[in-house]
Amino acid sequence: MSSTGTSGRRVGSETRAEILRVALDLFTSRGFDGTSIRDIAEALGVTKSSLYYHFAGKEAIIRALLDDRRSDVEELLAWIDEQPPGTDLLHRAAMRWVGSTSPDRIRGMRFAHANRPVMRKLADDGGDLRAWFDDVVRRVLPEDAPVADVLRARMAFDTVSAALFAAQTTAATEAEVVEAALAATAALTRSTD
Amino acid sequence: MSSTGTSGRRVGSETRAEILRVALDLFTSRGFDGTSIRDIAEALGVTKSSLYYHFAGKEAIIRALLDDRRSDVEELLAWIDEQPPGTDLLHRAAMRWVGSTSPDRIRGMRFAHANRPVMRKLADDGGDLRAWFDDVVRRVLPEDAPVADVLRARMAFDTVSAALFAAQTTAATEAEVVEAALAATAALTRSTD
DNA sequence: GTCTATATAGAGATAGAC
DNA sequence: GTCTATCTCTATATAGAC
Repeated sequence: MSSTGTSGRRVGSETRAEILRVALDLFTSRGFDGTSIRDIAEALGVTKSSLYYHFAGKEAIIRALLDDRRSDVEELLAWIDEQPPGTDLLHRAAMRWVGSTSPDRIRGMRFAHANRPVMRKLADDGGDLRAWFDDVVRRVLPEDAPVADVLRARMAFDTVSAALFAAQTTAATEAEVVEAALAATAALTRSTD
Repeated sequence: MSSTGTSGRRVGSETRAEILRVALDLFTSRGFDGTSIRDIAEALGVTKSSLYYHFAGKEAIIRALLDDRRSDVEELLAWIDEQPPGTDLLHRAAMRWVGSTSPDRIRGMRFAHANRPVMRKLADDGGDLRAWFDDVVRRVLPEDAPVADVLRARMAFDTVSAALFAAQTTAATEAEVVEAALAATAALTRSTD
């Protein structure tokens, strides 16, 4: 877009987004606690202090990361509300959710995997990831659904996560992961009733 | 066993086991990085230095924890080797694995969930958790099995983990979790072929 | 908006008395 | 086998120049 000349340094305009990108990468591969502000700064080619200009601190960065992912679930909730109620709503909603898995969402999941303790700490202050899916499952199952059904439903929505974990030491591509997840979701929601 | 008198302090004989118990608890709830040696010491009512008498350091503690869980997988491997080969070996092995889930193993899984970054760091030095299941899946599937089947198999063995995660904001008991996991494993291994 | 320099706090770990 | 005291390192975060 803008001409940056021959400098190797980072531009100033989209710095915030770039910080988030790099931070997501590092938090995912080394974990939140295993990643220092300095690590992020070095990866960006700037100093720690620069980061403090853009974010109040390390926690502010991870919060911004979470906000980015929230909209996906909200979109799903909105879609569900538009649907005609029926016994196959769980199946359709779960298939839709898993089938619409984007690379961004996969990145978000890897991040969540690597940072469950931090996520839970943030969850206590509000803005939980788990709570989002409470809503989803609540709308997709009858109110008095037995625990077994609730667990099965939640697992059906979370197959990408499971497949991602399963793929950890294999050479599976992301497409294959999503495919496996879809198959699992189908298997889990076929004979719910 | 031995008479300790009226002292409120911890006994000296089984200290090692007690350290591991407390450390497992704390590592699970707050994460490895979120738990300091001091935290463990305080929970035990002793000082940091005492811990260093029993363990070389923080990493030695987590390694001891991992060793405890290794035997489970080795038992499964031994069982598999005794089985007559057949197409339903995956189903039987996975059902056996999931069905034999003990409270200890659940504790181990919660621990693993909360500490994936550390686990992966330890994995690089050998003694990986993932690698153990590489062996399991290798013996239970044909050598040239397509990726989809490998992923499905790994997911089938890991349903307790998935169910545990799914149960996070629910009131599900551990028995219900295992039950849901068994159902999922059955669904995932029924029409493998 | 980015830098240098520094304040401050907490971690893991060790020495050595008891 | 547990203690007190201390070392060392690294982290987050801030102050203030440019």
